Amino acid sequence: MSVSNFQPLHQRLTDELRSRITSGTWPEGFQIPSEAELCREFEASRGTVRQALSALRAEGLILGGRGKQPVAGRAALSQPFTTFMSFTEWAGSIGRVPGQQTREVAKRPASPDVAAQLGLEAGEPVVEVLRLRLLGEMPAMVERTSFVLDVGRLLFDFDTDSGSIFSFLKSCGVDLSRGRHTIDAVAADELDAELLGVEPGSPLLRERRVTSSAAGEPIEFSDDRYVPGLTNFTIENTNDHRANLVRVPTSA
Amino acid sequence: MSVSNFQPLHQRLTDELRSRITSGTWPEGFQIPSEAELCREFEASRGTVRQALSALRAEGLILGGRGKQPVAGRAALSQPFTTFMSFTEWAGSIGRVPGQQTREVAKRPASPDVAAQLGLEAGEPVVEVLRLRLLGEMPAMVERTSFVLDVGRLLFDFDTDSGSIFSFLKSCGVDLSRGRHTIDAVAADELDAELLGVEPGSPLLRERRVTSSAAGEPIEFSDDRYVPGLTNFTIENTNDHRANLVRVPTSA
DNA sequence: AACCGGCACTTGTTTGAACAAGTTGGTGAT
DNA sequence: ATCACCAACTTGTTCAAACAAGTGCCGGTT
Repeated sequence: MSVSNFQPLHQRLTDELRSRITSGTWPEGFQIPSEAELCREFEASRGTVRQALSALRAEGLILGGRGKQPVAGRAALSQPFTTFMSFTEWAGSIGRVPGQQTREVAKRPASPDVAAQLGLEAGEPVVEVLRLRLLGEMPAMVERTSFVLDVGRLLFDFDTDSGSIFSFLKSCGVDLSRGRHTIDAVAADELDAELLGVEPGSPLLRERRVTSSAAGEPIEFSDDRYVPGLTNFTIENTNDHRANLVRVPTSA
Repeated sequence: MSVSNFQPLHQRLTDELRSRITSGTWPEGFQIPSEAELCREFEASRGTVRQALSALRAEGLILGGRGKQPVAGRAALSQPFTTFMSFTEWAGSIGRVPGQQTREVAKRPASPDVAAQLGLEAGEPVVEVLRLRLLGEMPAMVERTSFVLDVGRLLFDFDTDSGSIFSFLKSCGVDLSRGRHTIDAVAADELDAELLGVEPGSPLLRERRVTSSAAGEPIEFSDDRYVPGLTNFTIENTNDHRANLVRVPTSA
């Protein structure tokens, strides 16, 4: 095994337990072994075991506790960061073939709206990509993305019809590690309607997203419009843990 | 202080630190005191301090670390469970006056769709409430909620125009501690259009929600349709922590 | 001046221990 | 048979200690 393969014990434990639940080895409602038993099985201390359990609890995969032994929850309602950020990776994870038709790659001055999202002055140059995304043969989403110039310039050396921009940028060493997503509904404009094959004015599910580095500098802003009925977003919420999820008044 | 006011140390620590960040005492980018300093200030052990920091990290309020001292993140992108679940409480938290006009409270057999969501047999009786929700004077949302009979029967003793059903049920001792939310876009039907004062066919932001007990038994299913432009949902996502958020293919 | 190594400091990981608090099941008295 | 109580579990909270690994600075060497 390569050195890069090393993961801390509590991480491997988390992954192992998660896989037991999502794979059905521990079906919903199954009474999970006690912490003491897990310590014996994995030869770890109780602190480490609890660290793993706490992570799964936050994902909603483990319920109950306090006196009682906890039970396994509904399988799998969470995605790792990359799967949620990358349309290509997501499509793969659900067994569909992703496709894309690039309509435009352009360097142009940022509009006031885009500039505000990226923390730039209006008029500073950005690189914008307009793509139609497909699931199999079906149009699923229109993607309008604006990149900060330093990152965007890399795209002129990349075939944006060939696959995932996200993983291409990752491989260039770009730090993409935080995302803020705003979800609402809009009426399809002329362009949306033409690309997606729907009536102008019909409802679309819109996700606007600012992706930034670990330190919080914005890298990318995207306006993605999904055909409803093909896609939705699902979120889980618990009394114990705050979810990174809010309902927001627009233009208060 | 009453006994019920007691909270474990790590909880109080979490709340105290969160308030320092959201209140601006520690502005965005501020370098947070080291763990050792926090231990001294709160007279707690390092494990307890780390437990608090870990919670804030998951909320996105603390960034960085590993060698460096971590810094405060963008303020407040999370809501406690109750604020997200209750329209009334949410409206209050943003300084608006919530309103509601009940159109119907009825006991009737569950439709196949509702039955499936609540884990019942189709045709078993449920209690359904149809309400128009307002922000100030403006129509903001149409709410179609179905309650399991045991809980729903309580509503016949409650004035559903007077305020929050959520907090009423809580006060009756009903265990509401988990929520699963599915967000997509739909076209307004005749009823939506009339109640919300929009054109039939215009886009609405829809949130469907199953609320369940800590043990996972469904209590309530709701179909809420928001006027777009008034409300949206915002979610934050990090490389380190899985978010309880997924993109889902509908009717795959 | 530029580079390099080491030191002091930080956070990350792991262990071990102790006590509090909730749940369950059995024992014994009624 | 039923009830009260206790004992043996469970998880929750908190402490203390040690080492690994990453960062930044300072001083010495080149």
